[in-house]
Amino acid sequence: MLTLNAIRNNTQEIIDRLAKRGIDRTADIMQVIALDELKRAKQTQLEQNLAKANTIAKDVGELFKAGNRAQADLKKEESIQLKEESRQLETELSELENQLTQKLYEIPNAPSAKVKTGKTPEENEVVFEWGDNPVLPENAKPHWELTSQYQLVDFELGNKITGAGFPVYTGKGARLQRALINFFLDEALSAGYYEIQPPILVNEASGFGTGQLPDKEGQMYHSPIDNLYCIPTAEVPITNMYRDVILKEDELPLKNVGYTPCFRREAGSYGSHVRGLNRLHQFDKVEIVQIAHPDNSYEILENMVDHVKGLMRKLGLKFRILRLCGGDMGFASALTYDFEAWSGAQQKWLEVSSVSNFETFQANRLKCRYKSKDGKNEFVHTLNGSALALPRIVASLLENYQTTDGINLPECLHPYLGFSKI
RNA sequence: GGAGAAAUGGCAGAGCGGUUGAAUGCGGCAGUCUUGAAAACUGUUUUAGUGAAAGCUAACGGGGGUUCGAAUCCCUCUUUCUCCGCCA
Repeated sequence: MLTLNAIRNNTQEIIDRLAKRGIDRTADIMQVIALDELKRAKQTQLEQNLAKANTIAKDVGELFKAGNRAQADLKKEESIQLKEESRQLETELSELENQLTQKLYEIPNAPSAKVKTGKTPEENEVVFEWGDNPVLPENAKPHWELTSQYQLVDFELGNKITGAGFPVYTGKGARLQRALINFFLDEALSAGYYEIQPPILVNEASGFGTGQLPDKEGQMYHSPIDNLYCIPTAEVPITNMYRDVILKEDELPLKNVGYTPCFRREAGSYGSHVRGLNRLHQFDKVEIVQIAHPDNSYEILENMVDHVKGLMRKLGLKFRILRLCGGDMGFASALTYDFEAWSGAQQKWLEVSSVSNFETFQANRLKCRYKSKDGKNEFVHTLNGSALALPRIVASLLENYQTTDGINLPECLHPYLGFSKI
């Protein structure tokens, strides 16, 4: 959520930035400011009351020691009165606090300076493009035909065992998965990331920490018995490692990478764009996460983008980078770059990575801060990106590298695969 | 899953109803001494909210309760340890 400090001190700026999402949030921001003022007034009132009660309690103690029973009893009466009042004030205060956080939860992050105003994906800006169109044989096949022809992915079987969107990878298909994961992890390691293997079920507090809750409640698989959620991305557990943590300034930036399966209910998705590997309920992803100093988080964002570029180049996949417009960005993001790989047979762009700077939006919920040189605690900036998500990479690899007598996989994967051709 | 014990500041560890936000030790920081360092000695050292500041308020695993007053008593949840059971 946005920090109260930013809203209070830079009100107009926040409103203007939010407007880039294509919705006017002035009323919400004003409401936050009003609630905050009410809350602080109420709090002062309560604290004064408590201070009085504390003094009385001390006096009572003194009087008892001195053996002055009658006076002590008188003071007690007074204290009981105050307590009644305090209780009332406390209720009112927590009511105001709830309203305030509720309101803050509803407001998305303020897009940063580079973000263009806009509402739809068509308004995203293409900022980079690389690679040539793959040369494909006549009657090039979409990946869902290739996966069955070469017995790489069995969608029917997954359907039988679990349901739609839970494919079974078999033979070279399974080995390709494993090769990609290891390739991505090793690339991140040599870029200085620290490897993490986190739990893939998280508690409610973690869901709130990175902003999946309450915003995307229905998009996560949930086990009510234990009140745990299946992670939609490794971002959730890895970023939550820093929940309620105060870091040292010179520790920053922290660079972590983790491979996890990811689970998404994708409620409301349907149609041909979910065909094959295009959209799944369970998929594998290697995620890079950085905890950064606010002063250089945007340089770090560029570094992360460069890292992903490097992966795409090594895989030899034609791709482009979009800078998302305000309306197409995720709730928590201040600036997002999407990577799209060209899928030769489907003749369309597939989103394979999303790299974002959340500024202090997550850090505020997480209460993740660093101690600055002058001893003050400041919120960190959090960033993350897919490096990379597997299914659409697999789809593009299969489609773009198909020939009439097999699929020639890119060289960077050969050591990981133990074969070069499917 | 059953039985028992425990949870206090960066760490270790006292306190077990009344100036205890918390003894003591270690660690950290500053200083004295020293050419410098070590040792020794002296001082200092939690966080959040609010306020211009002084100050005030809150926090001893989380939540609730008893009391004029709770780190201290009660309830509850969580976590850790020991023993038993089960089991990758």
